[in-house]
Amino acid sequence: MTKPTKPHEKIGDLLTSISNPVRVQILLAIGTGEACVCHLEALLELRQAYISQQLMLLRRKKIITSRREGKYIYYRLVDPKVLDIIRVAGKMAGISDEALVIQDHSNCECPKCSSSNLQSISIISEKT
Amino acid sequence: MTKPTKPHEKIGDLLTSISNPVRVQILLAIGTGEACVCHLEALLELRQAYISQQLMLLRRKKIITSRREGKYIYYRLVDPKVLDIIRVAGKMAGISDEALVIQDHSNCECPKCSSSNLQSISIISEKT
DNA sequence: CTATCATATTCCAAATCTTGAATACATATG
DNA sequence: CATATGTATTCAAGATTTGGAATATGATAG
Repeated sequence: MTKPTKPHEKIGDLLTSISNPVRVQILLAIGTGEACVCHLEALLELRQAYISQQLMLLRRKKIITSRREGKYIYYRLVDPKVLDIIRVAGKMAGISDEALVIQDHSNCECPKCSSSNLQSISIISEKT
Repeated sequence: MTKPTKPHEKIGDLLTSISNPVRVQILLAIGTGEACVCHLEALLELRQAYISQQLMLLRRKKIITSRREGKYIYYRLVDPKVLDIIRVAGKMAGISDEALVIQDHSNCECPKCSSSNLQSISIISEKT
């Protein structure tokens, strides 16, 4: 795709970048927070290399940015409006907002995810 | 694309249907009203067959519906929320709402467009 | 420095999308 | 019915996207 210049081309280009189902999942998983690749890997149950490819594309299109912290790289949305697009599309497709929440498997070992793992463990121990 | 079932697949599918630049133009041109193929042809300056192809795809995806009136077939949006998606994407791409308005060339000969032609003529004659 | 872990990149074949050309179909008119 | 006009469909070549496999890179621990 050569650099789009006209309004409808720019819009098409942006929507094309979002429209891949895996990228929709990634954007939903990042949400308004941050996510490392290992987290996405655990959450979406896809191979790391493939996820990195999609992240690379989203970064090239300036839809997400990254921040390195030691071994880990955290991704976040440049503009949360992208979630509005997904939500409206979801509504049009008859999908409830709850169905868009990506359930947290928490099989990720990074510091951030580990802390949320501890949380869920504490919730479990409360129940027991 | 085989029938999408999961939420993110349905959303991806819908966004893919919208994301082609010509289809963005068509959806903007239809807007909240109606448009015949001849009108779109005049407006977008694209060949009729090509526009029909895109309309067919949008119809298959239930994004638009059609209504026949004699020789002419008028298309309209099934759900105006599709315009919200385009507008938000436009904002994200730094495009003003005005830039999304598709200028009316009014080279179309169908009854509907002819009446709007008369309108613009009357405006011109007022000025003279 | 070496090993290891998290992530990125390159390469490529298959699948899909795009768009032009030709043609078919439907309706109205005479 | 024949013709003209508005719209739809089919076909196909080229362009792009998809997603797998292999491999590279960058950071940290030992």
